[in-house]
Amino acid sequence: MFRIFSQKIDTNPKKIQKILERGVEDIFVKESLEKKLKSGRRLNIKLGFDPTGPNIHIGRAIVLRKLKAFQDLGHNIIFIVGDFTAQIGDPSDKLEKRPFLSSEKIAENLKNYKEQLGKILDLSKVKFLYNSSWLSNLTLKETAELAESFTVGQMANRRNFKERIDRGEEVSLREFLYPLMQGYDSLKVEADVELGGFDQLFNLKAGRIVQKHFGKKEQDILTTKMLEGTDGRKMSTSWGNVINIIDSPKEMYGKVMSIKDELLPQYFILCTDLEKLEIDSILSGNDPRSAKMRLAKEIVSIYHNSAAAREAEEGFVNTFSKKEIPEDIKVVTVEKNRLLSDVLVDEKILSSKTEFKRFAEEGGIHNLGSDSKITDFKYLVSEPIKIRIGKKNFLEIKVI
RNA sequence: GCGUCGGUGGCAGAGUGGUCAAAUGCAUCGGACUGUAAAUCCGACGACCGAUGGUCUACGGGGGUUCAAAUCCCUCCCGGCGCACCA
Repeated sequence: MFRIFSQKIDTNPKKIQKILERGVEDIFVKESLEKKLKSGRRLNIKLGFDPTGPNIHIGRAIVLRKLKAFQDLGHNIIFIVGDFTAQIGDPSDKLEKRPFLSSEKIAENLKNYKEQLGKILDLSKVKFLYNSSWLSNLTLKETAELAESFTVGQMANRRNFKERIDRGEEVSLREFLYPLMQGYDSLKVEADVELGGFDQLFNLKAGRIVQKHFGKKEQDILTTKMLEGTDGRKMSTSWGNVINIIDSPKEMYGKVMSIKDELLPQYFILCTDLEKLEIDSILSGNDPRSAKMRLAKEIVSIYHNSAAAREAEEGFVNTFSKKEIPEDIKVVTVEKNRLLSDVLVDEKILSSKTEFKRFAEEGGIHNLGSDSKITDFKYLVSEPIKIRIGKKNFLEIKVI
């Protein structure tokens, strides 16, 4: 059905070994998957992604990178854009009910998806399918048939449903539908293997159940490990602890530097291509700072390039280690004798005059020219100055 | 539909008539220190001003009682749970 690529299937045992191990949380059924990969048969590798947000972060990228590994072996990559399922809402990662997402919102999220995916996958060899193209046409009767594949017990025992039910919270029937739909996707595209984050385990297994129910071969599933956010909590946009793959080199580098030290090993393994031995040697140095800098450089290199990574590193060292003034400092021109507080609020660097007052009192406003602190909250800008506000905000003010 | 419990700052969650711009935790921000924007410690965390004080806005919306309300009453909106409906 998808035999449109002529590349030969690579069955190199070492590569297969790596696919089955690096960053992998669990494989179901491992023996079966291994056999399939070694057979030389071109497999349909499925990955579903719901466009619930505009950005892909490096945590979600783990599974995409795994997908790339399959792609490199020559398998068919079937990328399911969950434009339909996104509207229904995946209950996997939440302990509470999820809202419906509007189709406008989804379209908006989808806008830059491919560009982002292109940073990881070879898009020319990816088959993109939108699951609305079959899910939105299902009749109620067909839906009922699909629903027949699951028992209420199976669903209700799913961990996060069970927790909510036990707590006396409600679980909507609609949420039961989600795994069914994802499973139906697998049936539709004749998936041999489906990838997903470990949080997707239930939905992935649903694919097996649905396939079996309709008399098809069950897909194998491979789940990747979950990456923690920069602060050690689950990486989630709403927590603000994400590193997006389209972040600027500078931003990306800085965010990596801000991860907790304990997170280093998992970041190295899950987010870089470095060999295990090399990672071990980097970490054995017992120098978290250099290790982190190396990590930051690797990650920026993957999503941008090594030149950008070097540049970001230089900028970082200069700004934070040597405390130099960055070159691309923001410049504004204002009338003479304006209140500095007003200028900063206008520039949206601070949100209110009260905040300025706090910064001034706490010594957070640095006059870079005289290397002193501005503590007068009624400071007037009478001559051009360069200032640093807090740790990361720099501003050069010119006067008319 | 009936009953009942609830709706508090970014989140979680105290407070049940004055001492509440609202405990505490998390997140966030500033400073010190450092090895980095890590860790730790100290501090801040509604806004505005003629500023060790004052004013305004805020505890789902509106109205009321009171010298005084996040706290009491009425009403509306929203949510949970139970019951009823399904028999």
